[in-house]
Amino acid sequence: MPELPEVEVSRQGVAPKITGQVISQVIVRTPKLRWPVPGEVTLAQDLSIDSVTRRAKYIFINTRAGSIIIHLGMTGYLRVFDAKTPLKKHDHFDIVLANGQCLRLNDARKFGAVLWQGIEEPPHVLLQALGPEPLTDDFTTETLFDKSRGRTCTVKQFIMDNHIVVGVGNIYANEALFMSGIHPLRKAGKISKARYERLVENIKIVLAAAIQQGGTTLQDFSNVDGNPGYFRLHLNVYGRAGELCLKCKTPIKSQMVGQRNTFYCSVCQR
DNA sequence: ATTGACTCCTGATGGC
DNA sequence: TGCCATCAGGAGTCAA
Repeated sequence: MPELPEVEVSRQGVAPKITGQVISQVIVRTPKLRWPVPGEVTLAQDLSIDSVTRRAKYIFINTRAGSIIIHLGMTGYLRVFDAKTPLKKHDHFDIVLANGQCLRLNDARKFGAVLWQGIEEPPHVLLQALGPEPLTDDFTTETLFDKSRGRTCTVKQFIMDNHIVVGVGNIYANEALFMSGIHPLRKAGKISKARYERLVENIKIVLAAAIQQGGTTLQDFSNVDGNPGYFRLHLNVYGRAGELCLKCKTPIKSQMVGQRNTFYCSVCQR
């Protein structure tokens, strides 16, 4: 469940349940997810959780000694359970709390990750080259436009590149481009500043709206069915190949771009 | 420095 | 019902 809104909603759902609690045990049930799970994660044992934060699609469980970093990949999700809750298939990792609850990571495809960031260490190598957060003032038309000059890749691949801006996944890249009237196959370097201005605005709008919606569908992470589904979000193009554009009634097209399915309206998007 | 193809892994779905 | 192919919300790595 992994676009930035879903990660942020996960963070918001989990944070109040675990912040301030003491970690009694860290259980690594699956030693290798996307990368090997470092043994240092046990350094968080017997420490309290100071906060739960997010950078890009990484969730940070922060303690005095350092942070356990969790990435949900394509299929990962977090839940807070009573620590005695029976395990399900693909339950890979637990942070057991002294209050009898536990934070549990489930990830069928194992594209997710559990990492460790020691308090004195330089930022994790995977975090060093990340672009700005899309929902902050660091993400501006100016930086996006400047970085785009000379780029020959498609605008869709450009905004999905984590070096350019983080957290724009396949669904919301498609949606933001539709909202902006920009054809996803257009070359990033050939788009005007005025159009990038709209794009930046719409990326912020669609991500913020999705977080808002996720927040209403996913209030209780200890529910069995706390599904943060995209189904609540109103999608204009994603997954609608062959269906009619909601604006102009032209059939929505789909096509693979950089190994990702891409949806657009050939009339509304130029 | 950029680009595009490939890779990790499991599950759901659809065609025959 | 079974078998096979195809496709998934991510993103690092490699070769060119």
